[in-house]
Amino acid sequence: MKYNFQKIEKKWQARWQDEKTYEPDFDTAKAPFYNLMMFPYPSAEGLHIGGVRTFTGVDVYGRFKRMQGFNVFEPIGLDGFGINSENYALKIGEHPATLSKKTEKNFYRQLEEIGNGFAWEEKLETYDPEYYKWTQWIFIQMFKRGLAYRKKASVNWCPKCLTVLADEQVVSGQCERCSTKVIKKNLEQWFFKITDYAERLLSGLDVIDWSENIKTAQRHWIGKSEGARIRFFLVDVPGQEDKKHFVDIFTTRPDTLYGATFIAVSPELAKFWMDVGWQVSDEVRAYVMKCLETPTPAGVGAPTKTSGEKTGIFSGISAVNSINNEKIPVWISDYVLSGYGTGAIMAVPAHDERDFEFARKYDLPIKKVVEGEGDVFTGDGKLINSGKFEGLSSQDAKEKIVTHVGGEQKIQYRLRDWLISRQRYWGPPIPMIWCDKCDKWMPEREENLPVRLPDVKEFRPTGTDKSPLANIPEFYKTTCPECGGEARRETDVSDTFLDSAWYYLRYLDPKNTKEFVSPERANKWLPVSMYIGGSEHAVLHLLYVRFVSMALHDMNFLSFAKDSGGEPITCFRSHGLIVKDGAKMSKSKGNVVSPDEYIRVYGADSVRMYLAFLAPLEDGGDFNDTGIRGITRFLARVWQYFENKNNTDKHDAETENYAQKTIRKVSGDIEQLKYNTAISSLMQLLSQLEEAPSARASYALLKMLAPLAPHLAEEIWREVLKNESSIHRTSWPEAKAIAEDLTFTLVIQINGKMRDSVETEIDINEKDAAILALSREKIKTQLAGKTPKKIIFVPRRLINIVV
RNA sequence: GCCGCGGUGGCGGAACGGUUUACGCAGAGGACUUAAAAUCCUUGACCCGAAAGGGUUUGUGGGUUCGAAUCCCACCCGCGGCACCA
Repeated sequence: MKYNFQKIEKKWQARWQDEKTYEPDFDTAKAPFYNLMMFPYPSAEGLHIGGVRTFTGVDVYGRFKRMQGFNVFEPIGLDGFGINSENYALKIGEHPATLSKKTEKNFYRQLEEIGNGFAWEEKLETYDPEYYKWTQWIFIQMFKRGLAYRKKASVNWCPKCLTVLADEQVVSGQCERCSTKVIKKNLEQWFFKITDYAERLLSGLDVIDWSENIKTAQRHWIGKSEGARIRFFLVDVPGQEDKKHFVDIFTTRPDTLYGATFIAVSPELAKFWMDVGWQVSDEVRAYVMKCLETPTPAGVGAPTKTSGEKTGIFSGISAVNSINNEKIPVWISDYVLSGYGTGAIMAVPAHDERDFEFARKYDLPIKKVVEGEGDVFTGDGKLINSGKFEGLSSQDAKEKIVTHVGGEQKIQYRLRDWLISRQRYWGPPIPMIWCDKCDKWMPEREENLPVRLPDVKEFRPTGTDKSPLANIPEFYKTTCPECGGEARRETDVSDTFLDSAWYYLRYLDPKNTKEFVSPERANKWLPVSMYIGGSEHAVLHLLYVRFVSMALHDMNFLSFAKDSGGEPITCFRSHGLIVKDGAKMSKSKGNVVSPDEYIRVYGADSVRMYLAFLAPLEDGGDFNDTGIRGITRFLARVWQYFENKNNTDKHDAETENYAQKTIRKVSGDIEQLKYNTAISSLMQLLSQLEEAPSARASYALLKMLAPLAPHLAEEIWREVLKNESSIHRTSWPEAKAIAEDLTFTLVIQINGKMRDSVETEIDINEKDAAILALSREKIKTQLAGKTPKKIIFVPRRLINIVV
């Protein structure tokens, strides 16, 4: 009988749900294993083939762990809030709320059809008020703890789309959608104080088992620098001659202080000086204003400048380098970042590439103070031209010089605070209230949560600095939680990355109306055992998840993983990216490969296995479907093998031994997410079984196949082999002792090149092997009478004759 | 520019100090069939040779080693991330 996958796959998907095959018992589980995949944001075009590869890849691992005896929890949900979804809604002119209902349905259909062992009863969507109620609650806790605060900040603004853009939507200074030059706008924004956690986020990386590339990216993003803050007193400040002014700079190279030939300050700092009344020339004023208007793309927190031609202008002010009382000019330049350090630097052109470039351009002095090669020497070395510090090494000089000039040792991080507010519609309203009378921001009362996102017609960005919610008095008009007077709600919504920073917690307890998660469940199931997702989230989502968990720990809302300071994820692996024709799949490029047609034609099992067979899960690659028939042939052969009942009654010692080796290999491969080689081993085992059928080996094959082809394996297990309960609840075959091989193939090399091979007994010693090798006809011919100089013998492998 | 990953048959990929190309796809030849599909069997890098056999080959060039795709150095190319962080 032919295997009818269409009917059979549907049947088992329904029965697994009925039988709750993949629902863990949260409270009694003895060996919890939290198998998490990054939940998708439901785009309108549906799941693409790369997503299917990731999700089924994660599922293979989860099913493997379940069969190894773990109580696996593998939840699924949708990250449906956010600008991506909203932009698409805007484009097609449909309301995000109605659109999300459609995409939700389509996504869940697809996610069911791929045959994953999801715990469907715990599914969640971030736009569900029962979910974002707790997103808002977390915001409030952050506020109460002083981790959420307001400050003025530049945001990215697209003048054509009339909206702010997320940092990720600014591509080299232009709007991702319309390529209009993005400008900066100075708005008051909500921030999360992630910088308070810089050190913990950094040191935690040492104890978690995450893909190395992700850890490196995070270390770099946090960017710890050890240096010093040094004060320079200013002279010639126009209009301020009677007062004593100074500028503080941050440097990692205080040892080069003697080489400082000018001070450079950011345009923002210069603007501040102007604002407090320092008089500057018209040219300087014009330069500063021009810099501040120039668009700049942004990082995670406050915006930073991009590279490019450095410009600058002499401010008219000078500074005194207190180590040698030298008077040096203060320049204003766009190469100095305002959001890092103090927004001012001491420039040492002889020992810093950027300062050198600037000094060259404006013809400023270059003074060498460290011995070393080249025009610009950025390494450490022996100090020269440095007064009494002459001759010291850079290392020794650093501390001494800082002390000498009364500077302060300072650790500086690159990390900026997390800008959390968005002037958009499709997100959780930030649950804060401003009261004029009380003159402060207050959180909404927790019993009033959620602050519902109103269902309004006009959801498009307003073109002002405000969210569309600011046009809806029924929304923003409210009463003050403290004085009861008239008050106004915050009309911004929060960043979608806040939704996804805690979803793994809610999965454990999605129907809990009293708490965001019950402490018992959190303690039992966390940290997440295995998390698999894309490396594009290396420094966004994957940093926020850690930060929010640590913050919730500090507020005593969570208490798992105390040893690691509240690291939420033990193990993270990033999957490779599947591209099509060399490009990332996207609707605009028209290269999105949909899984639907493949599943219809070949079935979910074939699609799952084919995608797994392409390459290791952690590798990516270009998608093509030329090889899928190899998998369907294999599955058809498996089906045929088991349909022949005789095969499961027989016994063959050699096959059994072979199966043991396969079990070892496949178990190891799956553990390392190398499903491609696992499948290859299963194919070889099947060939062996077809030659010499054997009962136990047959079962081992079927069980090892179960995570990869769950429907087919279940059909054979229950309908053909007549087992009562699911194969997915059975245990993984155990590798028994392997019968020792009695012989092996001895490879015979001459000068490292293989010339011959011979089957011989496994324990042959060097002497016998040499005699055997030298007696071979081929070898005699090759040697042509030459005598071996040396013999290298590797037991059970080869013999190398050196002449 | 910096960081990370990678470069192996016509293709996806194995091997990660010891027989390069496991497994699969595509190709070629054959069997079955009236025919096709499906299935099964054989074959499978390049060059020289009728054959036996020999030589070459893991991006390029060096090095270490009895032996290198694998380790080291330099370079070239591709992909991803970060980009004036003082």
